[in-house]
Amino acid sequence: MAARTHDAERLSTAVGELRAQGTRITTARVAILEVLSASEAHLSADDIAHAVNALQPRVHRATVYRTLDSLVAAGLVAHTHLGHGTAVYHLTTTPHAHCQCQRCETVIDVPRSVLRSVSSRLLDDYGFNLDTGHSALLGLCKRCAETGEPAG
Amino acid sequence: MAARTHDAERLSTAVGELRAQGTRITTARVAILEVLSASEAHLSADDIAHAVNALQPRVHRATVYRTLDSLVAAGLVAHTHLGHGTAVYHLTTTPHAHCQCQRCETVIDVPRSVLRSVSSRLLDDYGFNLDTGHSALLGLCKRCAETGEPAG
DNA sequence: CTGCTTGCAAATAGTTTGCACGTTC
DNA sequence: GAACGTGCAAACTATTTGCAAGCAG
Repeated sequence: MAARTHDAERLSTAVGELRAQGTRITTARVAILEVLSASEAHLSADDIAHAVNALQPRVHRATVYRTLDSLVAAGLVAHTHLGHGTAVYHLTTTPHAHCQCQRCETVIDVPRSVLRSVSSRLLDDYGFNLDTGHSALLGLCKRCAETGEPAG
Repeated sequence: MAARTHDAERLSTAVGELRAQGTRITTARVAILEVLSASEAHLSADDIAHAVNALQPRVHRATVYRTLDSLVAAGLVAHTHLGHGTAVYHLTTTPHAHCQCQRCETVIDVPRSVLRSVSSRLLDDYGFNLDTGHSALLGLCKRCAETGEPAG
């Protein structure tokens, strides 16, 4: 299965990167990277903890939090703050920005180029270096905007 | 003092708006609006609770949370999600977008027009209605970008 | 064998809720 | 006086930390 192969590649690339950085290769880390490699979705720490427990029941939630932090520090994982405040995580292999609907909470990925104009404007006018896609842009998705009342 | 006068105006406008909506005018609500009127800063629920307690010691934190929610629902107050996840509140009298430095956590206000191009692009390409300024744009402020290492 | 990592449990921070009472209209 | 809003305490969620044991290198 092509998707499987791709996931496996992402996984081994990530593990190789860990090794290159001199970080120890542990059960917990591999399981977390496995989960992240297998998903294109945006997973919260808790989602990841659950998925990891399906693979490795002994891995504790606290470890998931600590490991995600270190993977972010290592540059392998990116975290994005959604509206609700909880962060979601994904591998850094495909950088992108996020829009989240305030009503249905769906997240859509958009290319970072969408933010290029704001980015340069903020830099020119305020000296502010935008970290594209570190926080989600909030609003209403197409369906919710058409269907309904303003978001809460 | 001019600033005082302006604050008082903002306060009475807000209270009048509450009255117009048929909401009861209570000690807690007035105190919260007073705090918000007197500050141009971005206050977290906890900041507000502290400031309110200086005016009205009997007002409970839980009431602050509930009241802020209802003021947001009433359209008098806007809340913005900063990077850390905590929301900050301000009166809706001066709508604007926010940029936050990930290193020093400073928030700078920018006019919503800065986001106009992204906004229309998102609408055209994805049907997404951007709620400008509901979430802060994260990055590095001028000083931190010049001074230092990449943000953590 | 050495010390980085982990599992666990308990602490912490931030926010929400149930309920009886007080206050506003 | 009736309903809305509040104070309080306790529940809850998400995350962090101290420490002893475990495992990778």
